[in-house]
Amino acid sequence: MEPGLEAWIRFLRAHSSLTRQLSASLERDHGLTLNDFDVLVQLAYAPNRRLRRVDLARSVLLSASGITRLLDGLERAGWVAKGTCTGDARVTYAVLTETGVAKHRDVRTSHLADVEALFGSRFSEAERNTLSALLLRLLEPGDDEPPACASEPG
Amino acid sequence: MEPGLEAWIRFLRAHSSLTRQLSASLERDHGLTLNDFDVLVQLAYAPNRRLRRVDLARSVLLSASGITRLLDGLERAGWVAKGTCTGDARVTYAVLTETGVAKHRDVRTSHLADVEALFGSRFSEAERNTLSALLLRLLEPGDDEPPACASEPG
DNA sequence: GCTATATAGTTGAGCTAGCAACGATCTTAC
DNA sequence: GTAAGATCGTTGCTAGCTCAACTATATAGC
Repeated sequence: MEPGLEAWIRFLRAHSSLTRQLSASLERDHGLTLNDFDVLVQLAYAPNRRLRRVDLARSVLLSASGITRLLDGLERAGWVAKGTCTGDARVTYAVLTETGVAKHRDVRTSHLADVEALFGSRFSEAERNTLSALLLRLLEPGDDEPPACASEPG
Repeated sequence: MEPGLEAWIRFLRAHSSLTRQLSASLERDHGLTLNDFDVLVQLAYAPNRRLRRVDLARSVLLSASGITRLLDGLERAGWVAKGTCTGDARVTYAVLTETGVAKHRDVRTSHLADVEALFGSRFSEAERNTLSALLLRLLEPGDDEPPACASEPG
């Protein structure tokens, strides 16, 4: 096979294989997409459990329209609500509701177990750290500015 | 953030970021999807440049219907043709045409350069080998049987 | 030979996501 | 204050993919 592509192709295969399995069980057991859960996690750990939609998009690497439609679903389910930003009428926050917090807590355990089974358990502690560090390199140049208007009180 | 998820989330982010960029330039410059190109590569290196559709699906980790529709496109473009299997009328081969070989050769160079820029250049030789070995672990249990009826002459 | 089961492949319906175009708001320059 | 440009968000359109259902062929048991 193409010499320079070996590692890259394994990367693609690994991603495809793992996300297929993980999103199937996430869908089956909890009715969530991987990205849905990812968004719940981001919000759960954000200050005041709220993020501007544009920051959320950047942090989970979805397009603006992708975030709009993903949040549509989470809002319909009652896990996320819209919040306004005093001082900048353009921005809309995505705010994790109480129900959303509960949902996150509920899904967290089983999803962590799935990730551990399919991903974490394949590596030793040291290997996982190595892998994590190598993966970080792939993200380096794309990271930028902190969110504005993100720390106002709820 | 969730302790056990750190490496996994980086994995997801890295995949999302890289595939977005790579597929955009592949699309723009050559009118191909990442999976399209992946299939061209698989066929280019297969014996007689042909594979059963089901084996192709397994090797690029697409569903059966996904392969059908992907190959529809490649067939319309003239890069792939259908071939029959003497001895098993159920199977249809995907065969790389001469045009398809040329297309693969044409795209190969620029795509390799893109992958090198976004992926390979981030690592030393040793690191890339480490990464490749670690990624292989993630694929281990899913590999199985060799294709039947795969070595008949063209 | 005949039925039951497995395998190869296609098709229809539905979902997720991206791009491009748009409206709304904020910022800067004059 | 007002015009030009940037930023935030939504919507229309389209592409790619999966699942479920289906046809057709192959294999095994009797």
